[in-house]
Amino acid sequence: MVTSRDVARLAGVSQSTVSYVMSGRRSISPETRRRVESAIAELAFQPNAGARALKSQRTRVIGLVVPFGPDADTSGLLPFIETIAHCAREQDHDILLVTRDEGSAGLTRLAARSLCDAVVLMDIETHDARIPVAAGLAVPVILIGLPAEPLGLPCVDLDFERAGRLAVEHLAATGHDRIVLIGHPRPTVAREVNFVGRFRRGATAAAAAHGVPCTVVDQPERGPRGVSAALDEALGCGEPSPGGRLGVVVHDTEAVQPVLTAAAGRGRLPGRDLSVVGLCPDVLAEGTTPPVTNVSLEPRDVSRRAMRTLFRLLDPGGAGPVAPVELISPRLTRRRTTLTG
Amino acid sequence: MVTSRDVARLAGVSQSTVSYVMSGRRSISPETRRRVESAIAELAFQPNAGARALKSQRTRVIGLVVPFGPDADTSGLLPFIETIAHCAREQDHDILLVTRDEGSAGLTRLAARSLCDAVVLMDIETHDARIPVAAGLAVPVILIGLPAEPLGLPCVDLDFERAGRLAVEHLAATGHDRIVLIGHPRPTVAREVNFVGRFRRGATAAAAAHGVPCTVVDQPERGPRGVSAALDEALGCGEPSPGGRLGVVVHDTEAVQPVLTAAAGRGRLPGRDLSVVGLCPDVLAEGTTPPVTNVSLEPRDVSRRAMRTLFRLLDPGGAGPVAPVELISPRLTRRRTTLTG
DNA sequence: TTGAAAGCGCTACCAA
DNA sequence: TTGGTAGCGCTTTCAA
Repeated sequence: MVTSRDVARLAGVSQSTVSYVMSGRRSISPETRRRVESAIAELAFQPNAGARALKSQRTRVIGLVVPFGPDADTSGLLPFIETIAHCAREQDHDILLVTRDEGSAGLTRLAARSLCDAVVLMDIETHDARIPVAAGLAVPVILIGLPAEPLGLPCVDLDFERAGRLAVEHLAATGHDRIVLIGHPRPTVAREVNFVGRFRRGATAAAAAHGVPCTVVDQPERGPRGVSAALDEALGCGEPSPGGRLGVVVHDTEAVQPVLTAAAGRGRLPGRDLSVVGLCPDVLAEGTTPPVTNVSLEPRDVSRRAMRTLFRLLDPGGAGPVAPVELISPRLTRRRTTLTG
Repeated sequence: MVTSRDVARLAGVSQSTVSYVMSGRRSISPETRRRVESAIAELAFQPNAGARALKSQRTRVIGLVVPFGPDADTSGLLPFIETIAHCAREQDHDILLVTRDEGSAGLTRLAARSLCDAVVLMDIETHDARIPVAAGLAVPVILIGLPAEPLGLPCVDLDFERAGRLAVEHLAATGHDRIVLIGHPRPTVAREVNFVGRFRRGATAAAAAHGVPCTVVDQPERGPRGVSAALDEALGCGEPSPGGRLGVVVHDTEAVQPVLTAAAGRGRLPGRDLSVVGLCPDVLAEGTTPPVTNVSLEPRDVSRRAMRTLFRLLDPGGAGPVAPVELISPRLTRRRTTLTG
């Protein structure tokens, strides 16, 4: 292992000078800087992370708690992780992965062992037992999601009410006179991930405002059978008046393609016989058959905002006030599953 | 922050005794042990990771290089990450995430800064520029994938030749007289991820052995258009003799559902008019419409084996010999897209 | 502009 | 069976 002492020896300076060259925390003569820098390059020196953390009380690591585990909504997770990792590296920080199945213990471990400087907590339930623990940690925590009681922790999330509104307003504007909202499988609803309620609230409020009747249907179980059952209920749910138009809003990202396929299989082609709007990432919507009109989830925007806020909390100087809740606006993109009109 | 000194003070023992109680590296009287343990519990003490790493030269962290970045095959990635994280935690280790877009620099950073004790490198290309760098690191590295020259690094991967063979043999055994293999989009093929060649080799060899004509068709581009084009070519590719049976093997996991949908859209229903076998995880195969006969990718088995080998490498005592290449056997599960026969 | 040295919290050696 | 203590590699204060 190459240490800063080796660099110092090679450059003919003291260890502290090497440290100051790297941190830039005091002025160094050009000649000394040159010698030190070339020694660093020659030895390919990089500072030992443990020693640095021990002395500076900064690990340059961000803990990321991801929703792995039984019946977690894992679809569309990767763009979050990817963006978070990317933002961390931009600030020369790394990502330490902690899985949800560790529960609160994972959080206390991160803080008590000084494994990281800050924590990103994903997949927040409405009444999430980890929130009080997170709020008591010695390191800043940011939530991706919106619990009932954030206990002072900053939250970043998609504006799901707005997403529901967008979907319904699109259908209302294109002349639909009946709207069915297909929701999540029972287990997910039971976990009370709070975006479920927010999306519904936005959708039903918009439907009421536009005077369009709107029904909510959940999937009785996970998987294609659950989707089929929900769709049957949706299609049976009062045919629109003869010549009327039915719009289906699919809240569950994983159910979007199955709904399209199942509807087509029943001879009701999306975009010809009824409309479908899905809540899902653009990349998925482009890939469905047919390409589905979608309200995007904006995982990259949400993640970027979360990381921006996190680094602001970490910044010793800045310490500017941080918004308690940041909601990212979704976008609706019309594709092939909206009836013309 | 609670330190081992605080614990020692509270328990009325020396700091070293606290350390020995935690590590179990020397015998402690029951009474002392009791006092120390209750002090640890009372203060909720956990050892500082940086200090421990500095002294012991062991970080208890595994670096995981994941294939995030442009045109990475990111489908089916989560089970790998999840299993690797799980195995790491079983040994009280953590996972530090590094993305592929850092290239070799990410690897040297991990080692030079002593950020981790070992590295798992995923998504290996046939001629991967990171291999020589990885082979030169001071920490053990394990590859998930099989490069042309592993340079002594242990490799774990699915047995893709066997996977190709399984798919073709299933179709041969069910009386198909024409086989088309739909491959990956051009960009992926160009990157020479080596399982592409291995799968094809296995498939074509098995076809030759069974005397069934077999054609390989690539997707000209990424996305549904690429799939459509490939399928058209596949269907046009010489109709089997009248009354004959066509079997399509889909190598690209992301193309499995699109192929099913596109075939049905052309009036050729998988399982009725032709057979489709996909290379994809079971969970995906169960969810397609119709459920597709699949050769599994066994991400959990592959990951578990990789981690088992890695910890063997890390174990100071064990140091047993490690197999240079471990290939995991895929399984074929017949579902609804195989013609009866 | 630079150097010497203390000390972060832990492990493990040497003594007792 | 236990305690004292050196030192891991770094940052930063105090001196020069």
